[in-house]
Amino acid sequence: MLYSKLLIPTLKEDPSEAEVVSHRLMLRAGMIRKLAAGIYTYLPLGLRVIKKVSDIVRQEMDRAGAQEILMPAVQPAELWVESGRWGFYGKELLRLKDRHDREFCIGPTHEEVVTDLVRREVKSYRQLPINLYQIQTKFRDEIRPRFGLMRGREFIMKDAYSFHKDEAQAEAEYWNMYETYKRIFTRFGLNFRAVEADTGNIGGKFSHEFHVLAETGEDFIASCTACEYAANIEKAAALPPAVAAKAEAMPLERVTTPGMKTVEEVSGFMGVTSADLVKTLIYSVMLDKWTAVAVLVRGDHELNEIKLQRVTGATEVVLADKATVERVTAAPSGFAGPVGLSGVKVYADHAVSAMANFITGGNEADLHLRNVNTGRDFEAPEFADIRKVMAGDPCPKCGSGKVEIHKGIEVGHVFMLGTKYSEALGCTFLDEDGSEKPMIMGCYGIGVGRTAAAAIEQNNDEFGMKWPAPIAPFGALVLPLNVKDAATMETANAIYNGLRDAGIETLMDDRDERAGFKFKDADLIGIPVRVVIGEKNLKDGNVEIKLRMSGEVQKVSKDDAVSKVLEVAVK
RNA sequence: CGGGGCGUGGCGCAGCCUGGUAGCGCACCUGCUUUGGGAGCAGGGAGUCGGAGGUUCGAAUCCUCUCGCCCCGACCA
Repeated sequence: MLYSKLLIPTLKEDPSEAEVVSHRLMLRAGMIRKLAAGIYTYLPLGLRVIKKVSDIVRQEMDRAGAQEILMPAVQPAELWVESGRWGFYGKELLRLKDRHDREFCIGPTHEEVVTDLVRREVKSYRQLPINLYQIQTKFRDEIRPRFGLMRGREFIMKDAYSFHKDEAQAEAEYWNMYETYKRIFTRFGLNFRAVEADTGNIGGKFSHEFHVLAETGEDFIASCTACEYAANIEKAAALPPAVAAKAEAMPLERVTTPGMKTVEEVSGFMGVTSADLVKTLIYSVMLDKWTAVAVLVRGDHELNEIKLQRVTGATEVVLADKATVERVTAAPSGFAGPVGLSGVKVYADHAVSAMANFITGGNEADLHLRNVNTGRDFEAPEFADIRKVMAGDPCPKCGSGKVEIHKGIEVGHVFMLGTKYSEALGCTFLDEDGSEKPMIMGCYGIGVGRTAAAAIEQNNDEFGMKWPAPIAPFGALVLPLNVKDAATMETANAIYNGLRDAGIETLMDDRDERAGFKFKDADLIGIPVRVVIGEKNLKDGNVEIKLRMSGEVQKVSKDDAVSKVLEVAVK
């Protein structure tokens, strides 16, 4: 295609609204434009990337045996009432009424619709299994949309839903999708990890997330240096410490610590490390009603709220407010400790069980206690794994490797739904023995727009984007420096046509602009292969080929240019 | 939703405190020069100063309300 005919409104300056690099570069490269908060138009270059991503997803889903459908964006409230989510989903669900005052929502996900479809059309085990997917625009009224396509309100997503007659089949399909996702992300040309994830509110046996590794990622991923283990930090288990002989208990001491509330202040004051302290956190957890609990964690460790939630069986956990802390500990916040605490259940991380003669708050203003010992000074709490893993911890799976922490962007998620929706919506089938059973469901999502954004987060430099070839908007860019020079254009056209004939999607920068101007745009847009045709090189019959990703430049004969590009480019 | 900030030609901003001619850079149009890393000169077009109300002889500027957007915290592909 000709650059001069395409709408590619690049910006020299950074738009003030963009914070993260992918958002900034997509705006600057003229790939997207914002219509409203979290709602974007895809311009030609942006759409091309979206299509590349979707095409790969589509090919691999089809290959894996899934079938593509397209469901409505607007969904009737009745289905959501039936599944129980109309009242549950909250403000994130964009609701609207039609002219007859009937309630609808704009679909943030399609479990209800697909389950409704399948319950109507599939009645026999003979019709199972089935896996239906779509690539579609969804809407979630995010609390705070940000980062462009990374967290929009309207976004393009591939969502798939599988239906099975039994657990074994469903599980097999889960792993089929897992492998399919690995193929998909590999084909994208992105550095990614499949990680074990918390199943969250949805429940179920397994859940894996697929993360594109990038420094700007919002999620933390724990992985092992030795084995295959990788998990979202929300989920990653921390092994209990090896039981070592404990030091002899020393006499309890009261230490005045005026105004010292943080672990750093107290450990610094006492001349010890933060690992010699035990933090006492007061949490409010939602059981039948909001209840205060105390949580003990080694001073250098961090509490994992998801684990706490699981251990306490609460539906919600939140750090207690000042008033609650003062009521529970009878002291200003910052001086909580397990000694003398009463009326609240106490949980402690496994690491605390291995400690002796540690330091805690004294439940009194400006007081800490030294040489505290579990069992002697306070009743043994319930020990559990409630801390976040840290880099350097032993791997919870193999035990021999060490945990390392990476940042990732969640671009895909697979999980077993079980019978939650099939039971709620009566999606049943008749089994071989004539009995009626709910189908076992799985669901599998990939954020298409987010994948494009994540690709940029992972591959960029100060000049612009560096697209991995499989999802680049074009395979190659032909850049004649002087479009008024007949010889230049003759060569440029020959190469352009040659590449097109060879099946490479090629962009020709035919604009009558200065060289520097065109180079800047080329770097910004980040097309993987650039062929520059300039008068100087052309005198020797040469053109220049430059790879955006590596920066590698080579001079080749103009007659070899097409075949050379074919060597380095991926169609 | 809580906290912070911003709305001024297409983009990035100044002007506001201390009311009085709407300004700068980029982009755009015309001409000449220039032509391997976002050119130079000259000329030109383009702004309900987010919106509504108020104070005032006079409001981008002060006051009230309102809408939109961005950033920081609790949710998620």
